Amino acid sequence: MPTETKRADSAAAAGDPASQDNAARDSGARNSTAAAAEQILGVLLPLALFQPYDYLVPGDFALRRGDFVTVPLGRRLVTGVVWGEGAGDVPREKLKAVAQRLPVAPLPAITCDFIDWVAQYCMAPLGAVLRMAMSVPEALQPERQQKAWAPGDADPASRKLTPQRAKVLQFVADQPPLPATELARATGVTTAVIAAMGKLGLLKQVPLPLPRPYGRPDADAAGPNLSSAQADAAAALARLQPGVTLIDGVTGSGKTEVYFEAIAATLRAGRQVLVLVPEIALTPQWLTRFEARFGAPPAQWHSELTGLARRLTWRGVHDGSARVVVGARSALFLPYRDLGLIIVDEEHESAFKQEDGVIYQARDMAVVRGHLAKIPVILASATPSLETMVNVEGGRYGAVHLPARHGGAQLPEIGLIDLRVDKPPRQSWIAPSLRAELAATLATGDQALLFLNRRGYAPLTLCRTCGHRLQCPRCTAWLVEHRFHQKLMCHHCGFEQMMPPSCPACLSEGSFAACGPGVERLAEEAAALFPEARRLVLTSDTVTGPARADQLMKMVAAREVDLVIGTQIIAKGHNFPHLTLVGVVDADLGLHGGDLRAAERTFQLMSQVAGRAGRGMKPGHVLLQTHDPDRHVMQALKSGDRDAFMAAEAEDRRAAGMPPFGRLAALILSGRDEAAVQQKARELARAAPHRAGITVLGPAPAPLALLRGRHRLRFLLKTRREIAPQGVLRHWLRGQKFPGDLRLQIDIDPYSFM
DNA sequence: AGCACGCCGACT
DNA sequence: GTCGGCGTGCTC
Repeated sequence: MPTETKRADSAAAAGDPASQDNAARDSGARNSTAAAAEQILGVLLPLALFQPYDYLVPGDFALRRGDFVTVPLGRRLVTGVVWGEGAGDVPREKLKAVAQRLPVAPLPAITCDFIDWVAQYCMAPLGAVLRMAMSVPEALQPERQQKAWAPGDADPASRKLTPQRAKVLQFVADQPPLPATELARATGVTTAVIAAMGKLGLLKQVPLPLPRPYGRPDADAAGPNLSSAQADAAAALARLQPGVTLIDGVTGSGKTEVYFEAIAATLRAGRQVLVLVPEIALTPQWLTRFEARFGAPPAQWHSELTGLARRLTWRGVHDGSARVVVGARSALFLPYRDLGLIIVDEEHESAFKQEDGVIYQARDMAVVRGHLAKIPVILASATPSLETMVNVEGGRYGAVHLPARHGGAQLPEIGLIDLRVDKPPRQSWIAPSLRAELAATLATGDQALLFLNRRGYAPLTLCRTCGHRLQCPRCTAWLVEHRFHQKLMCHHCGFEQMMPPSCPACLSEGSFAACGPGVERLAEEAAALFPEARRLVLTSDTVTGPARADQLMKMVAAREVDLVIGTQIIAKGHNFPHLTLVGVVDADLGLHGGDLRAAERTFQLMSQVAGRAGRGMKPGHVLLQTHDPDRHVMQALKSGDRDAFMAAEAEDRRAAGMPPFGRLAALILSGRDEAAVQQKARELARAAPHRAGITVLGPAPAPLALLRGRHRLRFLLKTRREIAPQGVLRHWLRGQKFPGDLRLQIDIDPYSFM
C-alpha cells in the first residue's frame, strides 16, 4: 500500500527518477524540529524474515512503498525497503526510527508486488525474496567517481613546456582521459608533473566515464530474411498483447529469429526485455546472433557476474538504460524500470527450477510477473513441458508453431537398439550394431557422437575381496571415481577424496572394481575400438567455462575431431553439420527413480541430443540403446510422434491427479540427529490434514536420506487442482516448532524428488 | 544475515 | 582464573 504522505515534487515523475525526484524529496526531510506526529511504516529487510518490521518515521519525512531506507537493527544499520503501513503489533516504545532514505529511485511497484506474490506462493520468508531483488547492495551506494586527466583550457604556448609536459600533452591529445597514475605510467613521468600541469591549466580533471557492460540494441538494425512461416509467427508475436504464447518449433526452425522480432517491437515501444535462459553456458552463440540482429550486446545477468559489471548492470536495469537483459533465473528479480516483454527460452528445462534458498520455478514465476505487469510472455521450446502443452490445449496460452527446419535439412531418424538381444561384450557398453554403425560413419569421414549422461569413470566402485562399496560419508550416495581428476567425488555434496590405496574395510590392495560405465570409461572403450579416430570428451570436468566450451565446440565444428564422447553438456545449443551419427549409450538412465517427469524428461533430452545430428545436407541418424524398447517413451522417440506421447503422458497424470491436474508440495524435514528428525516427523504426521481432495504421503526417507550430513524425511502433499496447497500447509504447520537444528523445507510444485 | 549470549576446553 | 570455540536465537 503506498503510504505517501507528502511529496515535495510531483512534476519529476517523468524525468530521471534517481536524481530529480529524490533530491527534491530529500531536501527538508530531516533536521526538522517540527513536532509533527510520527507515523509508523513497515520496512522489509533483506533477511529471512516473514514480515516487515515497524519503524517510526518523522512526520515530514515523505516515504512510500518501494523507497530504499537504512534502519537500525540490533546494533547495526541495514538497508531495506519501505513496504507499507506499520503492522502495529510491536509496542510503540520498542520502535526505532528510520535513519535515512537513500537517494536512489524506489524499487518499482511491480517488483514489490511480485516479491509479495512469490513469497506467498512459495511460502518463503518475504525478506528472503526481497534479498534476491537486492542482490547487489553496493549498487545503491553512489559509485566512487574516478577522475581522469584531459587536455586543459590553457594555451600550451603560454606556459613553460618542459620535455615531460610536452610528452604528456601529446599523449592526452589523442587518447581518452586516464587517471593520474595510469597517465603517469603511460608517459613515463611522475604524478607530480601531472599535478603541476593541472594547476597550470595544461590539464584538467574530468570524470572518468564508467564502462558500460552492455550496449544499446537497435531495433531497426538489419534483420535476417525470415521464411514466410517465421514471418507470420514473428508478426503474431510482435503485436505484444499481454498473455502467454508458446513458440513451438524444432531445433533449427528459427525460434530465436522469430522472438527477436518481438524484442525489436518492444524496443521500438521504448520498453525493456528480459530473456531467461536455463544456463549461461548456451549464451556465447546466442550473443553472437543477438549482436548480428541488434548491433550491440545485451546486458547479461548470472551468478558469475561480479564487481563493477554487476553493480552497473543492476543500476542499468533499474534506471532503464539496460534495454535487453539475458540471464539465468535470478534475472527475474531485477528491478526493471519498465519491463515490456519476457521470453523464457527452452522453457521445458529443469534448470529453471531453483532448488535451494527460496525454491521457485522461474518459468512459472515469469508468467506471474508478466501477468502483474500486463505484458506478454513468450515461452520457446522444441519440446515444451507437459504443463505448457496443457495450458495451450486449455486455451490459457496461445501458440505459434514453426514446423519446418529452416534451410531444409531433415530431422534425424531415431532407431532403437534392444540391449537384451544386441548385447555388448562383457565390461563394455557399446552394442555390436552401434559399433558397426560408428565404424561405417567414421569410415566415410563424418563425425559421430556417443552420449552418456553420467560423469566420471564409473558410478560405483566396490572391493572385490569384501564387497565394500565406496560411499559418501555425508550423503546416501556412492562416490564416483573421476580418473580425469584422479579423485573420488560425491555428485550431491561436492565431497572429494583421493582414491584410497587399499580397501577401507578389509585393507586388501588392488581389489577395487569399477562397476558400470561413466563417460570416461566409455571414452576408454571408444579408444580401444577406434584407435585411429580423433576423440574429444566433453563433460563438465573438461569443459571448464563458457570460453573453453566455445573453443571446444569450434574444434568440433572445424572437423578437428571425429568422435565426440559427452554428457548432457553437449545436448544444448551447438549443432554440428558434419555429425551424422549419435549413439545414446543408456537411454533408460533417466527413467529410474520414480520421478513424475522421468519419461517426459527422457523424451526431451533424447530429442535434444538427436537434434545435434545432421543439420547440414546430410540427414542424421540416432541410435538409442535401451533395455526396454517397448516402453512408450522409446516408441514415441522412434516414431517421432511428440504430441501423441505428450497426450498419453497427460492422460496418465490426469488419471493419477498429478500436476498439472492436481497440485503437489514437498516437505523435507531435516536435521543432524536422526532420532529427533523421526520424532518430529511423527508429530507432523499426527497433525496432518485429512480432508477430501487432500492426500498426505509420508513421512518417508527422502531419496537422499542423508545429504550433507543431515538426515531427511519427506512428506508429499497432493491436492486437487482447486485446493491451494499453501492454505493447507499454513493450517497444518500453524504453531509447529522446529527446535534445535531441525528444519522444514517447503517446495511448492516440486520437480526433483531428491 | 549479523551479532549477541552462553556454555565447555587450552592458554597467560 | 580468562580467552575463545561455534550452537541458538533475536533483531521492529
